[in-house]
Amino acid sequence: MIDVAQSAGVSIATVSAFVNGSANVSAELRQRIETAIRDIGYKRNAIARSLKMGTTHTIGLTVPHITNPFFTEVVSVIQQAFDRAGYAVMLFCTDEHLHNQDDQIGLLLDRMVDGLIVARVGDDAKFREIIGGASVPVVLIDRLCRGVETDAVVLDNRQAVFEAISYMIGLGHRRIGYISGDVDVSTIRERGEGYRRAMEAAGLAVSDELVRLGDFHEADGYRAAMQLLMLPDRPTAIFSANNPMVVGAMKALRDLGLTCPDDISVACFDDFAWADVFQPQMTTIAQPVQAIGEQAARLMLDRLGGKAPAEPRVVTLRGRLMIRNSCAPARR
Amino acid sequence: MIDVAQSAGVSIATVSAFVNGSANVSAELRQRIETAIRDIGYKRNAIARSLKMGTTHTIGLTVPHITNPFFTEVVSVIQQAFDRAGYAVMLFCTDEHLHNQDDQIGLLLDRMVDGLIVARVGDDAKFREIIGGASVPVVLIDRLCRGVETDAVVLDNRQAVFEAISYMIGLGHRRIGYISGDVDVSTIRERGEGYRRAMEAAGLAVSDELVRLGDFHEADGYRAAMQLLMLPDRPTAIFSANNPMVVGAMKALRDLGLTCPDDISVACFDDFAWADVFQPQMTTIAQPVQAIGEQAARLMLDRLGGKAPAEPRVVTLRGRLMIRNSCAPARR
DNA sequence: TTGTATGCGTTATCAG
DNA sequence: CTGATAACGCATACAA
Repeated sequence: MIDVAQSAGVSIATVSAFVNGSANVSAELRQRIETAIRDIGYKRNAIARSLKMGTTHTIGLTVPHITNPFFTEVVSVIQQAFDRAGYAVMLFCTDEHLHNQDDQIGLLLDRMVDGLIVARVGDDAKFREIIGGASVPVVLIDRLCRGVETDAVVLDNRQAVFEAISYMIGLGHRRIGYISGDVDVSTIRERGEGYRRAMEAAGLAVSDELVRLGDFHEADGYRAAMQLLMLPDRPTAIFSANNPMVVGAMKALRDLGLTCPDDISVACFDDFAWADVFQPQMTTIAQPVQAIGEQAARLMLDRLGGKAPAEPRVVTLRGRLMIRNSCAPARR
Repeated sequence: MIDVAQSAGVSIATVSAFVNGSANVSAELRQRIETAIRDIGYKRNAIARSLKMGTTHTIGLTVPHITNPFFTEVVSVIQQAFDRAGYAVMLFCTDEHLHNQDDQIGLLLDRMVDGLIVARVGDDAKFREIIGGASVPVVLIDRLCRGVETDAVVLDNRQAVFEAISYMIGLGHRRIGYISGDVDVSTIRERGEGYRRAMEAAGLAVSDELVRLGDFHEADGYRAAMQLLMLPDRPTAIFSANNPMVVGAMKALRDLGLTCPDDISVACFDDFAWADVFQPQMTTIAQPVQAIGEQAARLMLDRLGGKAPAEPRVVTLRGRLMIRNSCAPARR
């Protein structure tokens, strides 16, 4: 920039004014500067600008797994929204590990991101501390954190699962296996409650053997489904609390020579692109990924723009039960 | 940091030395500084550091669509690799738009990323100019660019498609529809060649009506498959050049009341997690996503570490035909 | 309307 | 082993 100034025979302040379009620069100088910029091949240095301005126009985003289609789509929407708003997004995947998350958020904060959007992991004091100490706006997506008061966009998980399980019960199923994720996660707790309430509302017993804890991954779903399917009194239906685990569960069915929905009915949380193309067409709870991403971006942008109330805003969205053909009436 | 120095009663240079672990700081001062840091709640400012050092420990990554499972997985691998190496990655999705790509790469360069990994779009001079003018290492993934000499990791697309089409021909298919992406993209051109060569090698005519151009999206695959399926002399098999388009194609089959593989055999480029769980189990060409991501990261890290030859290195990987049950012998 | 000087938080060079 | 000081590239208050 200093070179440009010299080349154009003006001061660097004038160049700066021109580049930012702020001050009124005479048409003649404007021309001189323009050509000088082209000659030199000048590009503004956003880092220096950030240091001076205290804003990086970058937001940090951490999710547990980008390969989980739910997060893939949310990330995609968020990325696009911020792209439109002139922000870059730094993406980290915590892989469900606490220490990863802490490190990554630390890196993000060091880099002076203007805001943080996180789908968090675990439930520890350190996270509260980090987020509490952050001087930038934070919006939580998908998963809440006890004791942390920030903007958030979440789903009514309890209601969604209640509806899905009730649907299965309506089909005549009485023993419904449930594959859960790590109960340290708020969404998982709520989904578990939805399951329990639906069972209880129908006067059905929820025995411990029907509920299997997984850790979000496909392999966990496989293992959990295997255990469920080996039970002496095998469940007639299985519900999986997320998408990767249902893939594992379907593999377990396949390996056991069982078919869905003839032998076992299956449903899961989170919709995916192929759900209504391949057989069985999976009955799922579709989260409004577009809305989730857009709301998260809006909350953040509002706060960045200073037009947000002081108190945290949490928007709660509703899931939608997509009934397809992976659940059949129970045979008695 | 200046506060820390005051609080600890030392100069800021000493604090800096301590933080970077570079110089030898006496044990006593070390203690004083450590507590001061904790008291103040000091965090090093990576932006200021970057400005001074000329390195951001950040790399820029642009892909056409994050929701395309191929890119999802590559992004995931790349992200993890750089995370391990202490780098952050800034992600952009070009959505197959040239101007997006140019803008985004510009933003990335402004932000002084240490390197650029791009799965590019289109084939225009401006891209060459931007990349040529970039003073940071660039590694191209998936798609090459004519006239640009940089590190790259690509697939032998021609060979992979040749193999897949030959497999279909071996099943007795003679009229094989081909759903292509935009031919401005190197991978797409190569895949098209693979198709043509396989057909020719078998003495089969490749008529124009059998080849449909799409634009990578599901809707394009739907439209293309519809056209193919409406042909007076309908093809007995269809190959799709990418994954989103095959989903569209399968929807077209479904809407026409056709089943796969009984009525039409289908195969596509790019494997996906559900391929061997749902019916039909899709026959695909699996790209070694893990290797692609790791090699890209390695090429970049090598160059960043200064331990790379001056001349560009392009590593070519091979796809693997995953034969499942979406292709049946042709009925005559 | 345009130029000069200062500081953003670091690191690095050089004296002490 | 430690302290003062000059950049890094930019924006801005203030002076001209």
